[in-house]
Amino acid sequence: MRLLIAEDDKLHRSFLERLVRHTFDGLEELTLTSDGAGAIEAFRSGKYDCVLLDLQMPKITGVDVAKTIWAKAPTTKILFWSNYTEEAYVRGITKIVPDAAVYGYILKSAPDEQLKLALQGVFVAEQCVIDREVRGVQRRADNRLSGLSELEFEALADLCLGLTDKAMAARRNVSLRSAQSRLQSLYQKLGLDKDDIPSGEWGASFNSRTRAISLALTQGILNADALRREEEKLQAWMSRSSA
Amino acid sequence: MRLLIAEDDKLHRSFLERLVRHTFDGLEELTLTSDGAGAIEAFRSGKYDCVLLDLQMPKITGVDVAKTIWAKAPTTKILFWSNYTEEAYVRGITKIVPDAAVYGYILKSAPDEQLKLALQGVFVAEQCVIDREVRGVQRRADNRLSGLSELEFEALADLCLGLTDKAMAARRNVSLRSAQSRLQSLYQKLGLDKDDIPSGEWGASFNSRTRAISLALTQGILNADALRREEEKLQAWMSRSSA
DNA sequence: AACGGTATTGCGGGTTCCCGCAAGTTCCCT
DNA sequence: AGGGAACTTGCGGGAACCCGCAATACCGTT
Repeated sequence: MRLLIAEDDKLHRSFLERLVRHTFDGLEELTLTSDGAGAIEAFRSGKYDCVLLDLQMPKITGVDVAKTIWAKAPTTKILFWSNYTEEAYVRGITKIVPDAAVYGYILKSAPDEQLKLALQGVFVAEQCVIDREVRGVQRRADNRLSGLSELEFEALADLCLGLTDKAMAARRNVSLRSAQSRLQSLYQKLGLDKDDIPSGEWGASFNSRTRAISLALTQGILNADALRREEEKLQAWMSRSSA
Repeated sequence: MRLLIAEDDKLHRSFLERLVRHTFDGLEELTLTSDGAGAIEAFRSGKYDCVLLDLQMPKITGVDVAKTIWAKAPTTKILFWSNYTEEAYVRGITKIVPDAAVYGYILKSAPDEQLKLALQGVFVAEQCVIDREVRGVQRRADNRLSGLSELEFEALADLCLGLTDKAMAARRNVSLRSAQSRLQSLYQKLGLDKDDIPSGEWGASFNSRTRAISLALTQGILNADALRREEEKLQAWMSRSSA
């Protein structure tokens, strides 16, 4: 087994190193990196068949790293190790995992024993090991009823970036009315009609547009990181389209 | 010295314990807790004169804990230990620190040596020790030019919660026009006029209202945590005002 | 081939928002 | 007292947004 680890927190990193060395005897290779760029760089050598990734890293996240790795070597076994079950990440992962790939998702809050099991499950037994809580989020994201469709998610992204209806229409190549339609169904999915707060006079006290962002954030559908990434995509599109 | 530590990450917690025990010999008392509620609970005993706090904790943050502690014992020495220099936190702290209090703010990314110095500086020498990066954010927040006034911050909060102009006016007890004025000056401070993106045809492609949220988030003026807290305040206000 | 589900698009009207102009207030500083 | 900065408030218009109604199109199923 040839293992690559990417984790920005130094305490967590050394913890992982100790645990991994203790769990696996026949470790042919073990490299530790502290950011996404370093991980991708290290992976270039082609030495590794197993990767352990922290999701939240500055600049390049674990999801980005996984994407690059799987693009080059789709059978690489990857275990994600993260703080929370942020839907923004989970959604990102299920979208990029190749059919053949083995992967796992475990929370940092899990006891050491579970982490150990996940390590062996994914890297040795080649099983997919998904933490129960994460599994729940995943199911919700797939479910058409409470989850957002791809189109609605795009609309949410554009909305959170602060685009106008017109700009959304231009970006997505649809009519103005369509962009607005997508927003409407987004609002509905987020529960913006029969909104909480049934208390009398404050019925119309929410602005759908901004309230949608608020809800998306508190529900973890989007987070500041994801936003920054979307911002970059937007910038790229804008320079491309004006050229 | 009687020290109380609150830190939710178990690795960081045990690291702190080791470091603290190694730094201070004459430690009369040392307690570790893993969340804000536990810290407040433990502090009730009145045994502690020094506290080491992680800022980001679920439910009750380090800022909340500090507030409660200082309300009861304003001379308690507190050292904040946190991941980032989130303006939302820094702003919160400078607002609640009593005149007489000694406190410090150090980043988790700092080398052990600096943390050790901060521990001794704050708890023994009774100096205020503020990390250089944090200091920068602090200054920016105090600076009228780039920082937000209290009123503008309120407007931002309301905006991010998804309130309409009318609702903001009602909540803050001002006229509709005033609420809008506050928004305008907020937009200006956030740089929503001479916005980035000078690229030709996309001049009016941003919706001020939502773009403001986007900027606030990416600039770290607000984060998901802070938002959740504001949401609670809002709920409280709504039930109070309808009663 | 008929059919429900999903998405796109136009139209039109009511609402909300953005903001320039201008007058008034409060408070602090010299 | 006077000057000034920050804040409030009204008015009014132009732009943006929300959304119901309705026609059309595409797709996989039966």
